[in-house]
Amino acid sequence: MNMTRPKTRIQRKNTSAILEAALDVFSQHGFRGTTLDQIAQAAGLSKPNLLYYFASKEAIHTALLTGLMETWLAPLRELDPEGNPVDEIVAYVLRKLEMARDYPRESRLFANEIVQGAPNILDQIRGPLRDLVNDKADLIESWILTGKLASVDPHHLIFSIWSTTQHYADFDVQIRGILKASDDAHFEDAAQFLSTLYRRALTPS
Amino acid sequence: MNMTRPKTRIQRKNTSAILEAALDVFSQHGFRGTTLDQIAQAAGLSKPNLLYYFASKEAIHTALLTGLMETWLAPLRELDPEGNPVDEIVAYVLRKLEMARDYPRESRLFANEIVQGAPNILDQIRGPLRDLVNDKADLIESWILTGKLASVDPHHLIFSIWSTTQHYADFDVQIRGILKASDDAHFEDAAQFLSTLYRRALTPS
DNA sequence: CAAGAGTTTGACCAAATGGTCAGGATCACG
DNA sequence: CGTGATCCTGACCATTTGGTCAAACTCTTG
Repeated sequence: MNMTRPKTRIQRKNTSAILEAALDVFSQHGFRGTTLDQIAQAAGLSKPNLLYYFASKEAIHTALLTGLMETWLAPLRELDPEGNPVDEIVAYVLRKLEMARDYPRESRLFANEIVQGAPNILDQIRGPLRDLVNDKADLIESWILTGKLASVDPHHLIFSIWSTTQHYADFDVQIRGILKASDDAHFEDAAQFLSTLYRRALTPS
Repeated sequence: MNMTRPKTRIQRKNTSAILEAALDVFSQHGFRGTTLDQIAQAAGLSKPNLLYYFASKEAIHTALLTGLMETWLAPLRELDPEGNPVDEIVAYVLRKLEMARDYPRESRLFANEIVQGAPNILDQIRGPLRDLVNDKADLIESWILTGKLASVDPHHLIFSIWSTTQHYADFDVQIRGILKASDDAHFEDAAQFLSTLYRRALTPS
């Protein structure tokens, strides 16, 4: 059965309901910790009906991950060679932070996958992701060489941006536990802090 | 059966073999992704024998987590009120980075637990961890007020240090995939980068 | 070395879980 | 409105897995 492009109205509705439900459950319990019954219930379908739309549990997981990859890379892709370097990078940081706030499930799904060795997306990491990062690292390097940015290792700069921002999604429980935060207000403080951090470190002296 | 303090020689040997094996497997596959058989095989014991030493799979997991918590907090505890503020914080960053390099399994076990909502250590987060962080945040705040440190949000500073350093353990696969790194040489670059980042951002102008 | 404490295991069990399938219900469309 | 395609489900299956237990083995110690 060809599942790449849902054809009928019902197919569209159900596949998206399944993926939505699966994102919820997978991001909370990981791949092995998730059961088909959980997904089925969350999607409001029967288990055999799930398997009518997706060949297997793994197929659902894979569909989510591949769909996610592009979304995840997009903000980095927007780094503009023409813009003001420091502003561009700070804007990237804030974009990433917004994603952590608005799409925490996606971030955690990704984190779960990577922490456990990225068995399903290692190719994409070593391929498209690596290429994009190297490309942007070159851009950052050129900004440094023309004196528009303080000197830092571009790759590790990117890693630090990923980690600091995604941390607010992936370690959400820990952060809320420490701040006693029940809403998203602390994201404002985080934005403030990260802007300051990177602006100070990257503005050429 | 009282398992808090192994009594016999054999008990000491086997419980530590089990915990060592379990750390390996749990950190790689998460709680649900790990089977008792895997742990048993890695420890060189039979499955019933595992359960002679630990009441259940969860008991092994809990033993690991509680044992880990203290180790994880130790570096933060060492922040010295008497030292030079910027140096103290940079030293803390480097200590944390070394831990990510030398104890990646512990870091991933922790990450797995937190990402999935910290079902087993939420109390410790909201208790001892929270207290320690607040204590050190106060210290940092006092450094800022006396002009020895540039002004930043102390809590988010700590979060950023956790995330940037642990990232090298938790997202190891991704980092290696991008850097094409097969050894630990990139930890040197990371140390360099992070020292620079925090030194620039925290040194009072 | 006797004997009890401590250790180990093969065989077994119940529950959970991913997946199958035949047949029935429903929908789209000529 | 009829009919073929699409959609849905109850019942079922095989496997995996956490955990039990009685019996056997081994170690320690008086």
